[in-house]
Amino acid sequence: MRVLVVEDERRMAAALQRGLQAEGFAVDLAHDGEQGLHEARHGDYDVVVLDIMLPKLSGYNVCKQLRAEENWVPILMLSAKDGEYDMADGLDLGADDYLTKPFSYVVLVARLRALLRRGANRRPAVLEAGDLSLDPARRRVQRGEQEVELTPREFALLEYLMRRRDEVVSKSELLEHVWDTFDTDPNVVEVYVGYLRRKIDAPFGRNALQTVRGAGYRLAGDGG
Amino acid sequence: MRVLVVEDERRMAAALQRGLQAEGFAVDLAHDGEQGLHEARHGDYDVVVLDIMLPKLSGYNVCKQLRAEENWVPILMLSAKDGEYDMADGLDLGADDYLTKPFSYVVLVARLRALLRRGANRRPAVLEAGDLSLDPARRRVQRGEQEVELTPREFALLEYLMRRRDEVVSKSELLEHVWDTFDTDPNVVEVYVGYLRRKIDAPFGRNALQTVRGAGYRLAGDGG
DNA sequence: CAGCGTTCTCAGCGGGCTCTCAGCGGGCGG
DNA sequence: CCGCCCGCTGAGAGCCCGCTGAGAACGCTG
Repeated sequence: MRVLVVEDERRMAAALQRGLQAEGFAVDLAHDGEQGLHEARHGDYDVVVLDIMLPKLSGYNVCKQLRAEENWVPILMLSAKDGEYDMADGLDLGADDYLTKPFSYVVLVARLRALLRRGANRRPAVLEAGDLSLDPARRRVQRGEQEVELTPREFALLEYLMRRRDEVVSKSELLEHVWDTFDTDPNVVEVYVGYLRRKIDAPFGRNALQTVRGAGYRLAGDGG
Repeated sequence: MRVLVVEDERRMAAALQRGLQAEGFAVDLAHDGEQGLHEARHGDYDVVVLDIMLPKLSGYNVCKQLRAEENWVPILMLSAKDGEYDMADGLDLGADDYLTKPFSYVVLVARLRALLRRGANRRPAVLEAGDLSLDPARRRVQRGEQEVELTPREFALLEYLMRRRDEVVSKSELLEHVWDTFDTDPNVVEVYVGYLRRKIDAPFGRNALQTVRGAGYRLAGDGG
C-alpha cells in the first residue's frame, strides 16, 4: 500500500515515515503544498496523509484542488489543535477523515487502515453544479435545499448533462446516450430540455440549461 | 512503447536506457537539446524523458519549442535537486510530469506508465492566439477575461482561422472548409470577417483579423 | 376498465441567423 | 491623375432553428 505524507516539519515527517514503514506501508514524503499536490496527482497512491498548515499551498487547498480535478484518492487530514481552519471545513472539501495533533501512531494507523478498507476511490455519489446537485444512487435532485421531482427521462437527461457540465452537448449525442437511438426526431430533446427548465431553472430564476444555437446545450458549471 | 531519453550525462543516460529496456520499453537516446528536439519531432515517440540541464538547448526550451509546434507528446522532466529552474515553470511550459533527482527506477517507471495510461496526445482543448482563446468543447470564445458571443458560422470561421493562425488563408479555402461549398459568392466570407472583427477586434482596439489583399486573411498569432 | 403519469409527436410561431445585393471607399496599376 | 478592382458595410429578405401547447399512445395501478 502506497502512502503519501505531506508534512513540512521535518522531524514529524521523518517520524511518520519510519512509523508507517514499520507497519508495512510504502511511504513517500512531500514537504510543501505544491509538491504534495503534484505527487498526489501523479504518484498513484492508495491514501494521502495531509497536514493543513503547509508552505506555498495549504492542505486545505491541496484537497480542494484534487477533488476539483475529480481525483478521489482517500485523504486523511492532520491539524494542530488550535489551527485556524475548522476540521469540518476540511471534510466539506472532500477529505475522508481527520486527526488532531497530537495523536498516537496506533490511532493514525487504525484510521488509515479503515480508509483503505472502506474502499478507495469511492467517488462521491453526487454530481454538482453550483447549488444544483444530483445523486444518481438515490435518484434525487436538489436546487439548494429544495428537492426537485423528475421523471426518469428528465433525470437521465440532467445526469448526462451534469457529467459533462460546461461542455456543449449536441442533440444527436443526447439522443444516442439518453434515448439510445440516433434517428429519432431531435425535437424530443428540445421538449425535454423545456421540461427540465421549468423544473430546475424557471422556479428559481436561474439559467443553468443554456441553448447554444446550432450546436446543442450546455449545463453551466456554476448552476446558472 | 517507444521512449526518447534526452540526457547529457553518459552514465545516467546509459543507466536509464538499460533500466527502461528491462521494463520492456524501446529506448532511444539523445545527448543534447538540439538533438533531442530533432528526435522528438521526427521519431514518433510515445513519451519523452527530458533532462532540464542540457548542452546547446535546455530541456526547458525543448519543451517550449515542441508545444509551440503543436506537438503534444507526453513529456516527463528531470531536474537536479537545486536546479535554477523551478519545476512549476516546466509544467507551465507544457511538461506533463516531473521528477527531481535523485529518483528510483520504480518511481520513474510508474510515472511513465501513468503518463501513457492517461492517454497520450491529450492536446489542450483550447486554441489560443495572444489573449484570444477559443474552446471547441465548451463553445466559448474569450478576449482576455471578457467572453464573446458568436453565432455558429462566426464560431466555425474563427476556429478554422485559429487552427491555422499566422497563415494566410484564401477565401476559397474558407468557403470549402467553413461553408462546405466552393461555388458560392466569396462576398459571404467578407461579410463574416466583418462580423467577427466587430466582436473580437473593434471593441478591444485590436487587429487580430488581418486582410491580405489579393490573397486572403490571416489571424495574428499574438492576437493582434 | 378507469385514472394517472410518462413519453413522444405534431404543428405553429417567433426570432435569430445566414446570405444576397448594391453602394462606397481606397489602393494600385496604367 | 484616372479608372478599375478588391474588399467593406448597411439593409433587408427568407429560412431555419428552437420553443411551446396540445394531445395521442402506452403502460401501470387500483
